[in-house]
Amino acid sequence: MRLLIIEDEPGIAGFLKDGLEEEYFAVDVAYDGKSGLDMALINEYDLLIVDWMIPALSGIEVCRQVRKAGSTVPILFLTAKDTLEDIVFGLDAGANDYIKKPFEFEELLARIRVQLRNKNKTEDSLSAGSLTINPVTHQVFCASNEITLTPKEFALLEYLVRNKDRVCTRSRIIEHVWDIHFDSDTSVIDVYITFLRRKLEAAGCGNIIQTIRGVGYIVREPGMS
Amino acid sequence: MRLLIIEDEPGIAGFLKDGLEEEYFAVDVAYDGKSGLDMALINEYDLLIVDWMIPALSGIEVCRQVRKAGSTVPILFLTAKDTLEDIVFGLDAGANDYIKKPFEFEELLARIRVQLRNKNKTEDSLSAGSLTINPVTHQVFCASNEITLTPKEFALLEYLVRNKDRVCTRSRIIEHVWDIHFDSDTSVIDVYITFLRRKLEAAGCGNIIQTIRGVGYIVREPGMS
DNA sequence: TGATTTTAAGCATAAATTAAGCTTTCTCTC
DNA sequence: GAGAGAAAGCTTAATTTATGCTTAAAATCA
Repeated sequence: MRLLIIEDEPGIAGFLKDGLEEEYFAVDVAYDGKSGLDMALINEYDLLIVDWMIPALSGIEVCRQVRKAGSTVPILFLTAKDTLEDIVFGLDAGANDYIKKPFEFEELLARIRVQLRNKNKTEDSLSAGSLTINPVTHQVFCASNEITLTPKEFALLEYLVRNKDRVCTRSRIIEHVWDIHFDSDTSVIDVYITFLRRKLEAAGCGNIIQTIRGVGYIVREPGMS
Repeated sequence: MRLLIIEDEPGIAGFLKDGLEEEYFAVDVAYDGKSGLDMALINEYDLLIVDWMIPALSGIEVCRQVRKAGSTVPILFLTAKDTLEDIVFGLDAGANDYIKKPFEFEELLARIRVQLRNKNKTEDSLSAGSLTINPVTHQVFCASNEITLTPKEFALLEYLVRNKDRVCTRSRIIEHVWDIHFDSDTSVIDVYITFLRRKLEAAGCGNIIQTIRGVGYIVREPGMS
């Protein structure tokens, strides 16, 4: 499950990101409405968490634009206001639910689950060929063989499979899996690709991760053009 | 798509260049405002990425000069400042968008895409006759046969097909695909044309690349005059 | 402490480039 | 219009360079 948080206060954004990642969500953060909108339109998220009061473009405007673009992605509003009018206003703009600040993390989680309930049924697990990944239970199978992965290994494989049939560039991998935004000369990715390939090979899923030299890696669904 | 980065910090410039090249942009770098302005005025870029604080000529001044010269190329500012005043100042000078340092590469990419959105007509896949190129998955097909190309081979073929039914001169090819801007007597192009023709022939797409003696090469859409 | 993550180095191989010889095409002369 | 010579392009092999893979050791985390 991939979430986008649009929130300008770094403290809250970080707290949410950490907490949600512990729950095995893949979390991106945008710190203003403008970049948030761009990200929401370009990437496919399963849910947006949008603060009402953000710079560059208000949350409500982000919401309107997203709907205008034809997206039905669930949107959850964070708001300090709690007058009925404001809430109605937000929901009219296309939001699915709201939560008042300050809120309990548990409550947010519950509301997220409600929104994702429908999706969860169909998208409970990710797969590519005989490989199956269950982000909820944190398990990986090659056919019926369970593969034990470390957290980083899991994150990398999940990212690759989530983006299957698309090239994952080194920069994107380093950003999404390692959260590194500037270091360009590290070889961690290579090392983890080796780890993954070794474990996958041992379980019978060899050759699933292909190298695109000079660019990155790709996991292809067999039988796709 | 051809970009110019004007940025004096070699680390950031290198990181940007590498990352953007992975996304299949052709990237030039200038390390100060003066040479950046010269390059921007001499060559045709699809977008400029300009740091605010650079030696020789400030980013804002570069921006003004470019506009003064009548160019409408989209300009994206990198700035460490984020006060409303500075941003307004930059946008007034003719910039199209800005991004605060430190920024996420993904966000930069999103903003670049927004600026190029208009230019990008049908960006998903390119074709000429039975040849199909998918820049996203880095795949090339001749009908249903997949052709495996190296990065340079891919870049060259992409450039030729993107400019199909137009003659691509040797100097333009060497500029766009190899990033060489001075006259040189290299025969790399010939060699790579040979490589491409051999692979295309083997896959059943023979004769797609035609030679225009004394000028360059052309890929023609069959059935076009 | 043991597991996990990261760094660093050497190695292997793929890709890029150069250089040379060969072929084709064009031009000029007779 | 035939032939010589020049120029442009093609092809191949050799060389150089870059990239990715692997391993081991160091650092970090829990």
